[in-house]
Amino acid sequence: MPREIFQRFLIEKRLKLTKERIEVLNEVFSAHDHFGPEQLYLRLRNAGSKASRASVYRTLNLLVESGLVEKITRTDKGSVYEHTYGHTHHDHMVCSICNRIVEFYSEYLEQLQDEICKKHKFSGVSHSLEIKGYCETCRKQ
Amino acid sequence: MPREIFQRFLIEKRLKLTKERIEVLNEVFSAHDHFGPEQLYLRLRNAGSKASRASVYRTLNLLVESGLVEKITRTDKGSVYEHTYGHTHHDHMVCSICNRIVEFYSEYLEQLQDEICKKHKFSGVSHSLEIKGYCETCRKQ
DNA sequence: CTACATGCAAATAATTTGCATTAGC
DNA sequence: GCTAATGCAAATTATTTGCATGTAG
Repeated sequence: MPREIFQRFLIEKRLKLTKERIEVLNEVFSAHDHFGPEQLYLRLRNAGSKASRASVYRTLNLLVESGLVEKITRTDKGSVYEHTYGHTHHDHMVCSICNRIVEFYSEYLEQLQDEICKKHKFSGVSHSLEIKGYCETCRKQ
Repeated sequence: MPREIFQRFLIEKRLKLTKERIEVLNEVFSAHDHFGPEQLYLRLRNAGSKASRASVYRTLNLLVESGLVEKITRTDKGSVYEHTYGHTHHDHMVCSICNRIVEFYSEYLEQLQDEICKKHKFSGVSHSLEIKGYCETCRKQ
């Protein structure tokens, strides 16, 4: 459970489980899509939360630190996050026009990491592949 | 020659080949490393150019548009660029302990991009794969 | 009670832009 | 000469931070 993981993380760091942090956590895990800080803030407001932008940003940083959330990419319109709990590894394609993100997974890519690492005597832990280009909709324009 | 490619690009767009643009172009192609706008601006000043930050940014955008330069990534300290002319593509492995960067190239990875893009109806332009882990030296400790 | 957290507004920092002046073509 | 480019400073945008007040543990 994300809630428990976050709580343990906070206790470990001697931080407090406040109303705002709970609200942000819940909102982040209430959907499975990519989001930006402003978008998250608006969704919170819509849900009745009074958490400020500052708290949204601060909590987001804590969530990243705790490993529950990942900062996927930075666009010209700000950072994009996604929660990682209960999500298997995947990589991303980002449309350079509309910033749409398409997820994909390739078993072969996992093997490729091993091969490349062996060749360069590197001990690979994780990877992230980002393909930039144009999504179907934008290409047609 | 980058100079000629850029010149053709400018003519095509009915833009002018100014002193500042030439200076920026030369500075960008005088070295083969990654750079940020501010860094480039300082190097220009050091070389005697009086080009302003505004012109550096404006020219950098033109260079990207012309395909001579690529915006590699955005960090919390700003964008990172590298020139692409006469430089083959490569990816990076980063050691999480000593931050050493190992460059590598994989032909299969290029094919993989095509396959994945075809499958998801995405028009891939470029990719960047970053493998995080430990280099040989650090692993032994 | 005692930190730490919050909201707010001001501060940062990277990048863009409006405008008067300068300079390619 | 017409049109676009420059430098400057002000504007913009995303994010962070200082501070007085509120609140979790």
